[in-house]
Amino acid sequence: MTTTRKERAAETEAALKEAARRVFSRQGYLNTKITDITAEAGRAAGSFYNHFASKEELLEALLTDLFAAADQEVDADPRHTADFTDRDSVRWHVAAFWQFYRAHLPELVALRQAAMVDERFRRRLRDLVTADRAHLADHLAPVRHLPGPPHLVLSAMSGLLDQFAWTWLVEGDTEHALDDDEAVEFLTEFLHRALTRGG
Amino acid sequence: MTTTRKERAAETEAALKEAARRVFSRQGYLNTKITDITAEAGRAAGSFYNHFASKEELLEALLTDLFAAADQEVDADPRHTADFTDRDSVRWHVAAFWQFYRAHLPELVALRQAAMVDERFRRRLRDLVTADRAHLADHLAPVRHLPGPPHLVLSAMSGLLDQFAWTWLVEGDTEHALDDDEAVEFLTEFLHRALTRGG
DNA sequence: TGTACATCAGTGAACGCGCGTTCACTGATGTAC
DNA sequence: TGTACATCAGTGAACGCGCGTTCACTGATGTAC
Repeated sequence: MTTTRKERAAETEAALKEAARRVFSRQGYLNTKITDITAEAGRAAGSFYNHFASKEELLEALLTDLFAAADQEVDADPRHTADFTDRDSVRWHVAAFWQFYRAHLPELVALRQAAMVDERFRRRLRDLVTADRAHLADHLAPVRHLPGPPHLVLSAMSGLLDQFAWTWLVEGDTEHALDDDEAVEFLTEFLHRALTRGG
Repeated sequence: MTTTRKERAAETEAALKEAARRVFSRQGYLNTKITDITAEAGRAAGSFYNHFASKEELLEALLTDLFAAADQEVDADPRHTADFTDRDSVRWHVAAFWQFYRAHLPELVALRQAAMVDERFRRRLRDLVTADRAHLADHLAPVRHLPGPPHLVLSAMSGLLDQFAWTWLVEGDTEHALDDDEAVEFLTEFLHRALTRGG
């Protein structure tokens, strides 16, 4: 079992990324020291700088993967309608959001925290939210009698989804955990009512 | 114009608190150094420790005022009904929330940021949210056909209000500012629909 | 009311801790011949 | 295929910066007589 240098380096870089994800979801991004990550990955502190210039750069690398995944999921659009008067359409989007959030908890935790402190990640987060809203905007067009101006409706929708997911997926203790189906069903009903005035 | 020692000390302490509020709302809590606060207050760095043991203790002091104000506002309840089938009742609560958020932006910014990093403030924030929900819970009881289990409805309501206010009052740039009345009216319509299935 | 000493709020330079970052060193892989 | 040297990923102790915190000092208020 021989390994080339490149392979070895790639393994270490991957190990650092995976370790960072675990540590971020355990203690958050801001509370994580470089040495927490290297220790979790089982490497020496100095090794970190062979792969990343700083904790920020490591997060950037994780976010690149995240944004790629986000784009894919949107394209993976199977057969749902782009019309939120249709309750199933709302449900499909809520479910997609929920799964995405769950799958990428460490990055989303890190991004939210980093955005509190760093202008650069504030922009990154805003871009992510903006992209999400742009996608939803189409689905709103067919809806008559929205509860208010579209930009406010979009803001409320994404705000609700984001904060609700944060509350239950990040802060939520394991004992009072919330079932995925229950969460999706509830959010769907809540949003569908708000959008369509109880159709 | 002579001042006693106590007066002088009280003045400095008040100046530090006011300075902290200004600095927190300008650059956030986590990005604020002790010397940023003392500089803003026009005092020497060492002076800080005559009044507070740390930045955390200063925030605690601000939060004590905040919690007192929160209790007062609830008691100040004028003549609104405790029934969210009544649209005016929803509106009254939304308006109260919005005004509270606006009046205490620096503390709420600081608390949210501190909660990301410090278990103690995580509890503080949870207590504040819990108290708010407990108050709202009564108003939900008369409502037939809620969109889901009460604890989820409460979570969604406070999550939506919190995140929406954060987006527009904290992140919001001054150019795309949102009028208070428009915000309150929109949130009222959105929530009233979600709660009562378009009555 | 006046004098001598004590106490205290405030000052800002200096100290020191925590943690990010560097760097001389090791051992293994790659290259030249 | 074998030998000698070069290069590179990884190591961990040491360095140094930033910032929280301390402390000797100042000038003014309080107290004792």
